[in-house]
Amino acid sequence: MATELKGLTKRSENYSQWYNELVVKADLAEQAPVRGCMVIKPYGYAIWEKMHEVLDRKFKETGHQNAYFPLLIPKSYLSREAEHVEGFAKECAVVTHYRLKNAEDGSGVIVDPAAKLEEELIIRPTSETIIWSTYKNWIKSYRDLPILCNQWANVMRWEMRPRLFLRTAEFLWQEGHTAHATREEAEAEAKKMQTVYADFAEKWMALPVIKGVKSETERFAGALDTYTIESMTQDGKALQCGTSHFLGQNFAKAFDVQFVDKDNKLDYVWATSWGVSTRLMGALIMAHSDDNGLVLPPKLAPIQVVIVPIYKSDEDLAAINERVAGIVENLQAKGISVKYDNAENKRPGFKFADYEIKGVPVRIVLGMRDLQNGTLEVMRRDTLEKETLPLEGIEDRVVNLLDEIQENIYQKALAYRNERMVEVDTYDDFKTQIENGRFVLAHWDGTAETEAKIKEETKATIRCLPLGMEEVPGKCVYTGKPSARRVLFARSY
RNA sequence: CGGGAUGUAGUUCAGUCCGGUAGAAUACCUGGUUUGGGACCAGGGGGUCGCAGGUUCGAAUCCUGUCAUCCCGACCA
Repeated sequence: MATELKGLTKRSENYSQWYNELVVKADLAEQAPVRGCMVIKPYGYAIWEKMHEVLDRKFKETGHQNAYFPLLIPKSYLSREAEHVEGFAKECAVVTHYRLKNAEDGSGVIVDPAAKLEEELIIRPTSETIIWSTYKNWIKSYRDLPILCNQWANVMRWEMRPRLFLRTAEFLWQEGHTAHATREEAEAEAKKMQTVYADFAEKWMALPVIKGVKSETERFAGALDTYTIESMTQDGKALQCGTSHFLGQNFAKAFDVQFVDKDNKLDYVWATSWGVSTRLMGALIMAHSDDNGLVLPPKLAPIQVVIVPIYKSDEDLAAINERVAGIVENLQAKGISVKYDNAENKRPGFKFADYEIKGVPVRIVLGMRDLQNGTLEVMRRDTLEKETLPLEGIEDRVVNLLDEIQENIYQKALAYRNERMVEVDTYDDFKTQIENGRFVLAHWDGTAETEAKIKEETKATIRCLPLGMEEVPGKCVYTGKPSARRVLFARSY
């Protein structure tokens, strides 16, 4: 079925609805017939695939290998690490039976009560437990370390309020799980992966992120430290785009993973885990899109250049086809992904709107006028500017233009975020700024109580203690007690 | 699980207050004319009005129950 295009609701009405509409109209995904799940459509999946490919390369460059662990986890595994079970138990899907049968009254299929599992199985909400019970068998000596594994998988969390890409019940992600002989090495690994994620976000997604450390209340269940990258959406909310956890020896102790070190002493191994998910798609959509639809960074766009012919007769089309064939070939030779859309059942205006809503970075239009003049019309999606250029040397111009667009949307998103990030010293000011959708840098006395009160009163949470920021002492914006440094507050998705 | 709203054609929705043969736009199909920013004309197909009861001569409309979805919270990659 052809895409239905009626233009997007203007963002001012309701950002959430606007976002949903955009995801559906840009043909990225749709709601699945299962609560909280989504169908990722081919166009959306192509973007994820590209992200997958780039990240996977980065992981391998940093010495990691891929592996795969089971979807189902025995219930007892989850209860071994106390904080972990606390963090995940309330949102797990549970497998209780292994067989169906036909109902005796012919009303359809029912769960066979005779096929009840002795121990229920949990559909993984994350794989720390199953992986650590496996690592126990792999690790005996310091010579077995480090173990640097990643897995690409789906996980399931029975979220109360799902949103396309941002929080679905089932989502795709990668989770790295590493085991190390020393604390220092594990901490370095966790920090390194945070940097890998930040680099990917900024260079590939054109998404500015703030690197930081989570406060105790916000960190991953079972971790000693959680390193995060946080981005800003256009409605001023924070989105946690990736996390890297230093797990200390918690999981090693829970799963009894010990090794013999160089001095022949037994010790528990040190661990990290880190992941990014299809939520990155949500971050991408929310960071760059406008009321004409999606704006994709050229480096991740499944179609980087679309060419639309304009013609009246079959002869005209044949002539244009011939001219375009050469252009397509030359662009492809430069590694650019090109689509020539000469479908006859859609008019040019329809195609223009369609590729705009899908965020294709560059559009080339070629008609009889251009054929005669040796020109073509080039439009860039980020600014919607059109220019007529000579055919000669167009390939180099397009290559440069793609780079310009990549850089421009990054700078635009960066400026947008920086304008909306403010330092605040009074609680009144704090409340006003949070209400206006700002990222607020404020002093905090370091207590969970203050954090909880601020959250209750303003819905703002501590997104992170930003890294690489000068740590100037001050007074807590809420209690006036001494504070070592400013931390980042915002409302979040 | 709390607060609000909505279930009618593939989709978006009107009709519900005030009961009387099921509507529009769009999408889809056929034919023709079009094609430099979401084409036009003519014709056509498509809905047991979420589900189950009840009231009534008669229910999309009123009543009761139920299920589902969406938005706002709590939860979260």
